[in-house]
Amino acid sequence: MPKNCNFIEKLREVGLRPTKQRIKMCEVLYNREDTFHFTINDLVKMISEEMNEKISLATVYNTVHAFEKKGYLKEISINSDKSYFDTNTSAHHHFFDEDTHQLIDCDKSDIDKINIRKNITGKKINSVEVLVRVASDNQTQK
Amino acid sequence: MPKNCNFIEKLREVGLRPTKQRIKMCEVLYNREDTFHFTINDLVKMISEEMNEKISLATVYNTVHAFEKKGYLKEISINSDKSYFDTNTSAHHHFFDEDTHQLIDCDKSDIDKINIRKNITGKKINSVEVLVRVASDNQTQK
DNA sequence: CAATAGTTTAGAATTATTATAATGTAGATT
DNA sequence: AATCTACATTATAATAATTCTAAACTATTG
Repeated sequence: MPKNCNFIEKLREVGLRPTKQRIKMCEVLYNREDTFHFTINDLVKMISEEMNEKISLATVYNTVHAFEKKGYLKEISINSDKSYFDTNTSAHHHFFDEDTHQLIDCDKSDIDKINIRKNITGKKINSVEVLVRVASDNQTQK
Repeated sequence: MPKNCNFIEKLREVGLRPTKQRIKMCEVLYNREDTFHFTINDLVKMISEEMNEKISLATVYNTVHAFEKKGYLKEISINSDKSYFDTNTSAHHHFFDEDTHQLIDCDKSDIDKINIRKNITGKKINSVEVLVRVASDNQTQK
């Protein structure tokens, strides 16, 4: 979803009812300059603040998953205790800062196209993602 | 840990007490031809069978983490509901079969070395891992 | 073989996520 | 605009993975 668009229309277009909660969620997610990486908990807090009232955890889970299914959000693979999501739904790679647990997008120009020479019979490739784990320079190598 | 080695000695070498549970875990993990990918639950079942008695979940968690810290095991990044571990601790990439939830190793020759042109100030790169998600050919693209 | 430091264990606690069932609401129909 | 209906939201319960705890146990040291 492009920023500053009419979220009510956008939601309707893909068959999601524009409820108060979903519109607020859109505002939090897409009214911003940059790509946004978040966990469900981050989002609950931010939407609650934005609305000046509580939003239910279940609603955020449901809506995030609805958005994901519609291609508004992308889940990012971190072997962590929790799930991360990304408003940048295009194929791209990430840095993960192991000190702060922050995700950083990788521009296309940062990593060459990855060529996979192995083939798995009867299977097709759904995605190819690179995760670069970084940490403070003065820490011991993992 | 190479296969068929003396696990008691190996454990001692890195400062882990060779208990009955740890030795059995070594046997399950390393007395095999190929790399082994597993979840904690897989391992609990296999060790219990091997020992012909129950092993506590907590012990498996503790010991897996101890082995990971000592470099005997490597955790693999899947944004899943559970953690996967790998007896192949060298830097390498994976296929993840989204139908069967199986991990498959990627040989060095299957993917070219990945060159990262981005630099994050004050941070060093700990690891670069590629995850290739595959699924049945006749399924809709994710 | 006793001391002790590390280990295992069952079960409780915690955390992320999903399910449930009652209530609320958007949009269509009158 | 009142009503209907399907979908949404909510609080709460359920589930699942993982970690914590404190007591019992055991490998090593002296």
